[in-house]
Amino acid sequence: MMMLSASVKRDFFRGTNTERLIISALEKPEKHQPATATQMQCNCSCSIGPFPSPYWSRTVLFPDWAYKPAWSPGSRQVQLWHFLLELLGRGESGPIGWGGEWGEFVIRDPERLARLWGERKGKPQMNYDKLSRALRYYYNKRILHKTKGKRFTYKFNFSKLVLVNYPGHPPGHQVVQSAPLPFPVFPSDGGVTRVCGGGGPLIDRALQSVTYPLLLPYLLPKPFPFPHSHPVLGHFPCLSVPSPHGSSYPNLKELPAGIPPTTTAALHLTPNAWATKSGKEWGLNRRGAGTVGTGYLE
DNA sequence: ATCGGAAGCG
DNA sequence: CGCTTCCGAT
Repeated sequence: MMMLSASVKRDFFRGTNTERLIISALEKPEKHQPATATQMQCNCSCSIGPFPSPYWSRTVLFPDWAYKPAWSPGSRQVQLWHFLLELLGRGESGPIGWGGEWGEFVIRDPERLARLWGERKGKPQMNYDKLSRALRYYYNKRILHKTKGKRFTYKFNFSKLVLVNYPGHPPGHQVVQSAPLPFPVFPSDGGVTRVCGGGGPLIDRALQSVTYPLLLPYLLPKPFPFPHSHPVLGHFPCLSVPSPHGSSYPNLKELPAGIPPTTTAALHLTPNAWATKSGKEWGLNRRGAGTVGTGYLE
């Protein structure tokens, strides 16, 4: 399936409503194609073993529900945060790259980023001023946060990533902090596979205290030896994400020693340690538990 | 540079 | 709804 078009791949993975995954547009590979296979490879070891295919490593998958529903106008259009993750997943050579902190990214070339975004959306007049306005709208949604003082630097709130309303989730079941998330929580106790499905605080601890490259398995193609018993874990593949120091570790087992100790302080980080505004300020009343839209917890 | 209101679009 | 466009304020 080397030469399959994006749409063919999409069809390939079309399963049930719940299992369907969609490829986030990579139909326009950049010229400066980058990053060695080693760098790009997803070697997520979360119970499913390494992810050997370069194909996967270069492809960002998003679950179907992360896109606009089919019935909406401009159906299934890429959202800005998809696009950002896509670029970030393509190595450090693009207009944006991961920053110093977990989830933080820096826009190295704002106008170029805007140009690419404009191309993707068919908005030739796009510029950084407009794009940044879109980013600012993410603040209230708690998808992004500005890293104050650092120019062109924003931060993803990964602790809120994906899940609410995941198809199969009991409708009306508001998942706030206690819900299991599809990320591996490692390494700490039990080794790398002890994961996928810890508690909220545990997740937050993992996500916010981590200072080494981490693989987010929130996008997985289906055919994996995951026990299907879990409503969520069976559906999420791996996406390589923040590599703060531009380096990548080929295997989780080779993670450097001196992983940040899990301190009590870290453990008790608020679910939104970075979120300093109150719920009201964040506009929390705007949505009910049932909406999805972004794929982020709200 | 960054923010956020306001209006508009699909 | 998720931006896009425009813009005055900081």
